[in-house]
Amino acid sequence: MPELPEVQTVVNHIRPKIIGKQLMTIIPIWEKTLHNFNKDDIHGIKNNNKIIDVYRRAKFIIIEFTDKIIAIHLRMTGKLYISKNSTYPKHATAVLEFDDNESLIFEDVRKFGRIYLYDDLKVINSKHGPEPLDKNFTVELFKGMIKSKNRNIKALLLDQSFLSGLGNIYVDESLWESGIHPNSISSSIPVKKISTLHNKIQSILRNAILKKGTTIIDFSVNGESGKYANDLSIYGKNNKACFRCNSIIIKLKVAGRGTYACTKCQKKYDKKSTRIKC
DNA sequence: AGGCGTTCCTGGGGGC
DNA sequence: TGCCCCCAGGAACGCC
Repeated sequence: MPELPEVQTVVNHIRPKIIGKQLMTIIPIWEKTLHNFNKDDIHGIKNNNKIIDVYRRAKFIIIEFTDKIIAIHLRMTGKLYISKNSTYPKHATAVLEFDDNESLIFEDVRKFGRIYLYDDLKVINSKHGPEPLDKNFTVELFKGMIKSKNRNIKALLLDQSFLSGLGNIYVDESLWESGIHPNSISSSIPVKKISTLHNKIQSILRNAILKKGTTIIDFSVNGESGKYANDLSIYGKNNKACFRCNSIIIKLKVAGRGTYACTKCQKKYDKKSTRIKC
């Protein structure tokens, strides 16, 4: 499931290949893929159809034109890659065709992935929290964010309106590295632990980007595999020994997700703070 | 406010 | 071998 490092890897891969190209058409093979527009609406791009930049915001791949952006979300099983073939693979859900007979293929087995057309980033920014690797995402900011909520920490870290980019794998890894049980309540986590969590989220994401992401089930870039799978400490390791304390890792369900944890060395901070009513 | 269930989808795994 | 059932999960949405 593509999270921040996987999306960044896709961006790094396609960016140099499509900057400067002109978008001619979008072919919606699976109609619902174009979420807030239809293929005729890209006439709005027509006069300024040259791609000027490609970058990531949250888990979106942003393709920027002079006065429009196309935002692509891979969701669970989406893949995005350049192709020179005129035939499309079995699970292609949409195709962006360029002026030079090359295409950007959006392939998505489970069809959850979506493409959006916006004037700018405003809509996406309004629904998303800070970027965890941004210099403005400071320890002090994070402490305030965590302490201001009385929520299950895993649910909170998965919430894109709270913090952008994390998904099931990197949340479990970050909590394990920090020694925090996924069923902890955010407001009761000690500030020192929040500081550790901030540090671990950043180091895990940076390392995962260097390794080109994690290969689990569906993610790959043109057959090239991510190497972070070799660095996973907790995700998918149920019934195995914890690398840190050697006790057995369990699988549980938290926030509706399959969750891996070591109950011995991940401490549960679960006292809800009493709120003062005014 | 926050938690929970439901929906969208299909391939793959378990059971027999 | 084959068939049926169920499950995985990011995000949006409605309900309590």
